[in-house]
Amino acid sequence: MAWDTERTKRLLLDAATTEFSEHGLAGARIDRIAAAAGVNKERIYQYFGRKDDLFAAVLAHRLRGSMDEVPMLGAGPGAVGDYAGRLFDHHLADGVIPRLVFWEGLERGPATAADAARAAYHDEKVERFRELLPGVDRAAAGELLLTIVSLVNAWPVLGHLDAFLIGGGSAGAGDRAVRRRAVLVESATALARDAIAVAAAAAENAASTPRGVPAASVRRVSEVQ
Amino acid sequence: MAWDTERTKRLLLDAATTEFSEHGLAGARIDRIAAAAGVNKERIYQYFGRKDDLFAAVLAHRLRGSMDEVPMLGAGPGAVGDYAGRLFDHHLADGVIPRLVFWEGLERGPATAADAARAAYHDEKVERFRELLPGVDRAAAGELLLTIVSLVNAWPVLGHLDAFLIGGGSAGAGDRAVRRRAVLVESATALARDAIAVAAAAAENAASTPRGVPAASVRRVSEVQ
DNA sequence: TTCAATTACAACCGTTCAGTTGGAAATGAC
DNA sequence: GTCATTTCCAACTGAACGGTTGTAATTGAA
Repeated sequence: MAWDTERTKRLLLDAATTEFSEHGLAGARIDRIAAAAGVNKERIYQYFGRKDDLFAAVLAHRLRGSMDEVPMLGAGPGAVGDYAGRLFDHHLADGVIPRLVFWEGLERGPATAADAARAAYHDEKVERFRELLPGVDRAAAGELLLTIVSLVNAWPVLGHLDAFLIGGGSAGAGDRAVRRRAVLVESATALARDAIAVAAAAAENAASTPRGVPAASVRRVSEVQ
Repeated sequence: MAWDTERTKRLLLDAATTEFSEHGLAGARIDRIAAAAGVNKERIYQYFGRKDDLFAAVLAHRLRGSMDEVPMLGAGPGAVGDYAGRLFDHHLADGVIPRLVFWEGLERGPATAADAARAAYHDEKVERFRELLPGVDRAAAGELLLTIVSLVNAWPVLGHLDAFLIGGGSAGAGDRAVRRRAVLVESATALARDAIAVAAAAAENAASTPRGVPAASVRRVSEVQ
């Protein structure tokens, strides 16, 4: 039979995605990945290089997918909440991204910023946020996006805390997801509105006192409001 | 010289805390822990049992610390924001708890609910939340606490995303922490206020239409507001 | 002083792991 | 068909790992 190297690579990448999602970089077993893919493990080294490289390939592949599949739609601060909700849905359906993101955060050093495509993607999202939120600077928009990303990714990983915090109450997991999605959309929208308000107050403040205004007095606006 | 078994145990627990925080359960090395503590590794098995048990001991010890050191003070929804802020401060100063929490979520199965002391602690916190938030039911209070816990713990772990989202901008890490703390306090307070509003609307709704009200119509209140 | 229990440690053990090798089977260009 | 190249795999390697063991030192109570 003819070789089908693309299929082999795909089988390996899929198996590796599952393995790394479940066990992380240190806990993953090359042999298990090869066995699950039905492929000799030597292929892994030929196609992807070392274990770390395979992990990086899995991460890049999967994140790229989520980047493309969750566009930002609409206008105004409500669009931020809407985006958060759809990101939530996507991660919930996907099942592996949140775990991969946190494995990455925990196991890889802070010097992963070399991924140019990823940086470009995030840049674009932040810029889209800024279009939705008049007057908001890059840092504030980045903070907002980070807050949303943190919440959306943390929840599936911290599912074991549900037993403590929510208890074996009446609501099932599905019902809880609906509830949490609503909370997320709402708070993302609220935070977006607030970011606009803070930016407006800061601009006005800057106009009246041109320079040397301590940052704390600007930030305070968001606390008082 | 006389034995000092308590000191030995403490040295091991401290070294294990650092090791597990950095590398997780699968990535941690027993030999490294023993070496860092300056203690023979056989002592680990004598005092703490297997690797998993040592991890559990580290987790219990450290979480117990954070439980006792961050009390809930004040009254009203502002107290929720205040609590979130102090939890943020504590985790920031501690440095290992967020990582341990996420290692636990990723590496241990969902059946960790056997820890009675921990469940009791969380129960108490949720009840304190309910005292602060009139009318809010257990599930909603639990959700709110989980949101706060998620944000506070996720941020230090996802620090590698800063490079993408915030960029090597003008603000240093310390300045960013101040900013994020303000955002956290503010949003926690806002969510607490909202939880009260939702509960009040639900109660009124229940009074006018005694039974059979679909949960969605109640939830909608928080989205519209 | 005796002695059982505890603490400590170096050396060890069986297993598992990431990564390699040597060679067979298949491919495609000529 | 020839042959260099690529795909594939079973078997291998050397190191590292979690966990144990045999034994010596120390303790405190009898």
